Amino acid sequence: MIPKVTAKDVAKLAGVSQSSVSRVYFEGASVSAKTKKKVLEAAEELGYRPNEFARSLITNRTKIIGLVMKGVQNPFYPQVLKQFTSEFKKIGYSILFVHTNNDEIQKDDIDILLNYHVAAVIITDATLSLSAMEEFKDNKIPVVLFNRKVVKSDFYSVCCNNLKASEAIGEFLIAEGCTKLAYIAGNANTSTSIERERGFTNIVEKHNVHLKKYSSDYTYEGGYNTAREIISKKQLPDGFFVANDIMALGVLDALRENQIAVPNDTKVVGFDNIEMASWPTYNLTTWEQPMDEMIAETMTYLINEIENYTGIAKNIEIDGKLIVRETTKKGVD
Amino acid sequence: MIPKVTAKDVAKLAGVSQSSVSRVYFEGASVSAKTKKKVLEAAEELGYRPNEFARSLITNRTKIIGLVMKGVQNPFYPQVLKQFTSEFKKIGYSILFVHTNNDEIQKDDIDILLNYHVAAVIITDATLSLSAMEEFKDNKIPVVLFNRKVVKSDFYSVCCNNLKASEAIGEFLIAEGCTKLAYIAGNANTSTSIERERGFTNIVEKHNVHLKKYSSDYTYEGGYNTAREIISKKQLPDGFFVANDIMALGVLDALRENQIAVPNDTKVVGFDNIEMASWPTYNLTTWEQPMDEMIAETMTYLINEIENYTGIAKNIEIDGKLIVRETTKKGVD
DNA sequence: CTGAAAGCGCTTACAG
DNA sequence: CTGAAAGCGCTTACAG
Repeated sequence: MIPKVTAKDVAKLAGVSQSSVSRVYFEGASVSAKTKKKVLEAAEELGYRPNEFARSLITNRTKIIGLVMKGVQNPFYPQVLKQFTSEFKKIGYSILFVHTNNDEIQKDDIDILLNYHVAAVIITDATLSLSAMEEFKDNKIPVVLFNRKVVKSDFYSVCCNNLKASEAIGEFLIAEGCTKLAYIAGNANTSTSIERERGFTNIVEKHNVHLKKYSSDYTYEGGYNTAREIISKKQLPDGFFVANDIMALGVLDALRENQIAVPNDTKVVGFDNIEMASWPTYNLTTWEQPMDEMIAETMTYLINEIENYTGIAKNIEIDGKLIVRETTKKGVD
Repeated sequence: MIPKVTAKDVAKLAGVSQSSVSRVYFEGASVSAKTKKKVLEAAEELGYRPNEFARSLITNRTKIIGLVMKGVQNPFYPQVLKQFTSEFKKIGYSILFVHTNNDEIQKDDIDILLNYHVAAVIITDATLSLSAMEEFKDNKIPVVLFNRKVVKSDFYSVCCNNLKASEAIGEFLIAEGCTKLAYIAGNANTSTSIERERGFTNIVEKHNVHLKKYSSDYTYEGGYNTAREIISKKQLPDGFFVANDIMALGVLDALRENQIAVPNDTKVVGFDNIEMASWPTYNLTTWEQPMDEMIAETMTYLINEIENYTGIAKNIEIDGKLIVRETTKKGVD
């Protein structure tokens, strides 16, 4: 085993003090070009690598972002994970991945984040309790809810503007000629499902169009089973707004199984614009979440908070756009 | 902000030495029940939480597992991530997630893992160079290639027995009556694709059945485009073995677009048994990777190595099983 | 079993 | 700009 090399070893070889070695690796410290050169050469020769733990012990800060995620079946979330990891890597941060089974993150997950003194926390597809939020506040750890928001104003959240989006979807389906609509909800306690339902309902009621709502759970099976039930009960609408894409795919499959033609017999709109929505089998009309902007917004906020903690809470909502595909194009009879 | 509480504070309140406090939180240290009780009470009152960094600085070991992953589009991998995270959490380990864009992990990724002194590394959907492996060896960090193997014998890998599996798939398709087969490969440089091709070829040649091979890339689009090309060139076989499920879904969609009936006109077998393979639209016959066993095997090895480093290299291969669905059932003409 | 003390590898005032 | 020194919050021989 190669003996572990420390700043002291480098200092000896470079003929400088250990403090100078430290300064070379500490951003913003003042070192002469000459010293820097000597140190870097010695470090290279010895294979020196500053110890992150000694560093964190003193500065009491890390370059670790805690990312908490529930859903991995919905391809939207792995994509979010990938993007955050790549973007944060560019600025020297790494991702501590935490998986939770609950809608609200639990004590053991919070302990992990606190034990590692993460610089910031991103929670996606889940929320957290007010008391958990307090714990992070006490430790001055900034937190962002990504794609979820909480009514309490103590949380900073970044979402797509779900209300506006679902209103636009309502207008669109009605303009396409739908007169009997259905909304299939995601998990009832999620802000996304609630707001999508509200926006859609607003518009549909305004136009006095018939609407029936069904509850489901944001999974493929949920969408599939709900649609089958609708079909078997002879409640088929002429237009569906399904609260996310993965459920919408289940709906499309159920319709296909029952020889119900889309978009001629009924139309379907999803939400997220996951990659599969564009697959030729599905060709799903959907709302594109502005993921890049949502991620950029999250990062800007977190980086500011890491440098200068304020703990301000705000709900950021970013518009997305409708992607029209084959599940809504007017049929040519 | 709550002032940071250290072992010293707890010691003072409990009326013991700081060493005793430390011993309470250090597994295997000897403390009397009485001291332990006093310490835990004081800790509870103050909200004490041992500092992981100070700890790691001394022990030079962490409870962090580095997990490196390339593909997130293929749902197989997010599933792997989720399972590892849940299982490691049970034994007190956390996951540092590293995303790589390359088939072979690069220096910057390795630096992250080394800087954080991860206890072990799992690399999935990617490999690493021999020199990178040496770096981990020098630091006595155990590494497992998950679902990939490398011909050099210096790497410990855990895979499904791809050779055996693809032989079984060959036998199966021939038994189903196929006489003109096609193999659609994944990325050419991956061990999985190479071995699946070899096993399948072995059997097909043994039976003197016609076989044509196509190269592709383990993506949905890859499968879709390859199948379209096959169709347009009038090379349609009566049986496909597609190197993974996500490509097989693309193949099925291309066939459907061209009104080619499955399984009557041609049969399709995939590999992985991802969730979508069981969706009613696809109903794909496939090989189930024994994910739970693969994960258990990986963890057993790593935990042993963390406790007692040997650096032994071995290729572990675990059988899976064929899942027969609608894309191969004999057609009733 | 327990305490006093050394030390892990760094950062950071403090002088110069 | 640079060095000597203190100290971050722990673990771990060493005595007792």
